[in-house]
Amino acid sequence: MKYNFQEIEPKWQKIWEEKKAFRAVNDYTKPKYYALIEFPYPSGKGLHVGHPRPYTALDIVARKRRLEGYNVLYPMGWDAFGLPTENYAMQNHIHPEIVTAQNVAHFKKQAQSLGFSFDWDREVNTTDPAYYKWTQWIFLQLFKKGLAYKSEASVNWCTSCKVVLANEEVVNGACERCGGEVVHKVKSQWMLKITEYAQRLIDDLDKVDYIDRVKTSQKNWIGRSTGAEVKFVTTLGDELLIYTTRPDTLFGATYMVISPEHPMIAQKADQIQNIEEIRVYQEAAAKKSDFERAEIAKDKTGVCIQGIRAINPVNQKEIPIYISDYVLMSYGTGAIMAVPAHDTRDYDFAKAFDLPIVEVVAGGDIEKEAFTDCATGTMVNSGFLDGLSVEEAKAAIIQWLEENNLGYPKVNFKLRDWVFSRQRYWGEPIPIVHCEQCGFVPIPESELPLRLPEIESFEPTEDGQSPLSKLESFVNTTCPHCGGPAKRETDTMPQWAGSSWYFLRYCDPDNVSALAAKEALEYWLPVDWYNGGMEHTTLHLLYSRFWHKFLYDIGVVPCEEPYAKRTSHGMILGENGEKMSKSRGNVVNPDDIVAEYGADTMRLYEMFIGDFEKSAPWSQNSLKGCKRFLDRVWNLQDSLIDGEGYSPALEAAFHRTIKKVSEDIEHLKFNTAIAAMMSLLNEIQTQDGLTRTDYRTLLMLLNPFAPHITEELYQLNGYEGLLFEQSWPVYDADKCKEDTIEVAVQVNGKIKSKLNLPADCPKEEAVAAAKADSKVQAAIQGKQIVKEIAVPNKLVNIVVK
RNA sequence: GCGAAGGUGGCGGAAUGGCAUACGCGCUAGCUUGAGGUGCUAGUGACAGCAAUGUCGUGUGGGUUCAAGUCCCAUCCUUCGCACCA
Repeated sequence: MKYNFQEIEPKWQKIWEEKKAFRAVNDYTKPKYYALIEFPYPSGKGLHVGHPRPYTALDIVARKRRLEGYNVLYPMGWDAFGLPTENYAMQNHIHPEIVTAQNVAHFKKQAQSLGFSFDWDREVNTTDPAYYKWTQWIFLQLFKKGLAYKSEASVNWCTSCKVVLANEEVVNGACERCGGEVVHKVKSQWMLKITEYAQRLIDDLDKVDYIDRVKTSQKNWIGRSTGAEVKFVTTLGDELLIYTTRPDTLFGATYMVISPEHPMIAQKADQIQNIEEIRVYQEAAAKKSDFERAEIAKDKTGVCIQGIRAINPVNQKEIPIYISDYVLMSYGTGAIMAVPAHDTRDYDFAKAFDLPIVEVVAGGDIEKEAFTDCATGTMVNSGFLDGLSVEEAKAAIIQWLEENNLGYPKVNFKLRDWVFSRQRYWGEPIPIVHCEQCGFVPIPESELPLRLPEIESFEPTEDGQSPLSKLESFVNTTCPHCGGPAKRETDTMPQWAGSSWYFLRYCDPDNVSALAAKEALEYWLPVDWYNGGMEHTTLHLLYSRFWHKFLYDIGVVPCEEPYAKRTSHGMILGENGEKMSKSRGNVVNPDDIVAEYGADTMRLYEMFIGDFEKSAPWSQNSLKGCKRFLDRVWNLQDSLIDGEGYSPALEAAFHRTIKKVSEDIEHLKFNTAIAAMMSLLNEIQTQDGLTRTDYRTLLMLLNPFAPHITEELYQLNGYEGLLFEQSWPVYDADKCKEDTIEVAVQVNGKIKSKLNLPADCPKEEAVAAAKADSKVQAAIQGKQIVKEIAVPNKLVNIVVK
């Protein structure tokens, strides 16, 4: 009988569904395991071959855990709000809700054809009002705690589409859709105070098991730096506060720079002699796009403020003040002291404007470049700091600043507050009304969900307002506080909102009175293993940790961190090694692979393709190799030997493979786990036959990887019950060893011979056996033995002179 | 510029400091088959050699070690992320 995956795969998918084989049960006395993959955005393009890679990986973990006796939650859902759907809806004059339903149906069918053991009874969809009711509820809690506020913020504005763009839609300074020029525009936006959690988001990384590169990039993104704020005084007698990470170099400050947006300019306009020149520069800086600023990052520009100078508090010297766009208003105080000798940007600026460069840390060559090293170097030209190291000088100057009330230590973060508004239709409405009398007022929780109203056109307005602003029946309402006339907020939430808490909803997806029942959250949380793409490390992963910490603070969730373990997969590239894309013509459709080779081959190949954490190019030939392996496993049933028990010749090999596969699955080494099973099969085929017991073990090991074929073979060969209800095989460490082991013999580190020695042969015997070998004797003849090294079960090395 | 990951056969990739190239693909030869985008067997890092065997070999240059793909120092290149964060 031939391996007919086209019949087998739908057959078992149906059985699993009917038997609710993978349902997570609410029996809170059992040991639990919560495995999570990032729920997809159901785009119109359908599933990409990249999607099944993480899904299969955690499916393997989930299936293994079930066989190990855990109550496993492995859920799936849809992150369905978002721009592509809205754009598609606009172009085709179809409601996004309908598009979403179609896409979800398509994605679900594709995912099911791959045999993932998702608990489909817990499916969630962020666009479902019963779901986004709770997204809005969380927003209201943030608002009530002062963590959501409205503020002016700079947004990307396409001058040709007249629409606000997300950062992702801006490609090289141009609109992704029309290619038009994108400029900054200041608009009033809802913001979330993620910065309030910056320190905890760094500190608590110590409490979780994330792969290092995820922790590192989160830390870099949050960008904590320690330094000091120092009070300078201007010649007008006003205080000008700066932030520096190098207070030790205060004696080397030869000028100051403030951001073009710094408020001092407007406040002191009357005293600035060249105010016109300053204003021209301000306007030019405002017009520059991010792209332009980055392009000309190296060429420093600026204008010296005439009429106001600053006094260096440490030596009372008067120094000039410049405005320059290399100082950002959004970081620190928007003003810096410039120490050209020890900062590369200040150095470039000083060279361009011919400003003095004073060395205060000896150790470099400031004729050539700024000396920025903090680890070496000694303070010079710095009064009472002279002779100290940089670190000592930092401590000494901060103490001095504090004693004289001229400054204090300060921590800053690169992380900015989260711009939470989108002027779009297809997102969660923000549940706030604006009342002339009462200001921003949250709508009562009893009115949630605030549903997205039906509208005619999804186009934003001419001036970039949300399409919802055109619907008067939605906009005009009454103030929940005073009862007077009020207007609803017409912005919607970003796509990141719904995905910041979806893993909580899986715990109790149908709850109508809370985002999830407390007992359910207490049982299932934290997520034991969360796998997702590196591209979500700094946005989604950080946002969801922030929300989770907030929910912890208000007593909604039982733990401080949502995810106990985080891993990340590499991308699957096209056969030519480039990223898969329609324009490159290298896209592989998973449906074609399932149809031609079967889901099991597809799953096996995606796990065998290479190191799970690295990107790897698709190869149709390697895929065929995986199909060949499954064919051989299938054909093996013809050579089964009657009777039970293990075949002695294969016993060690089986125990070793159980160990290897079990351990590799835990460490993301799916590729070597499969290689181990292939090796085992090769070894089996050197024997005359295989016992039924051994075949069963092989099927069990392969089951998480290739669930359909193994379930079929299990049934076909008369084993008891259904495979998914059995137990994961265990190995005996003592039985993993062979009786005799091949040991390499080296002379002076070069292989001369190989010997078969008994396992755990003592050093003396191994060396003696090596010396008795004729090839070794030839190599050491007439030479003096200096050293003898024996590594048990590995090698012997004889060092001669 | 900063940060992260990575450079190993013809290709994808293996290797707690201990036999480099496991496993798979591809290729070569033979067998099987009416046929083959089938199956099986053997071979397959480079160079020299009829052969046994020898020499070289993990981006490059040094170092530590009995022993280095692996550890240390320097350097080059590739990919990705951030981008004037004081």
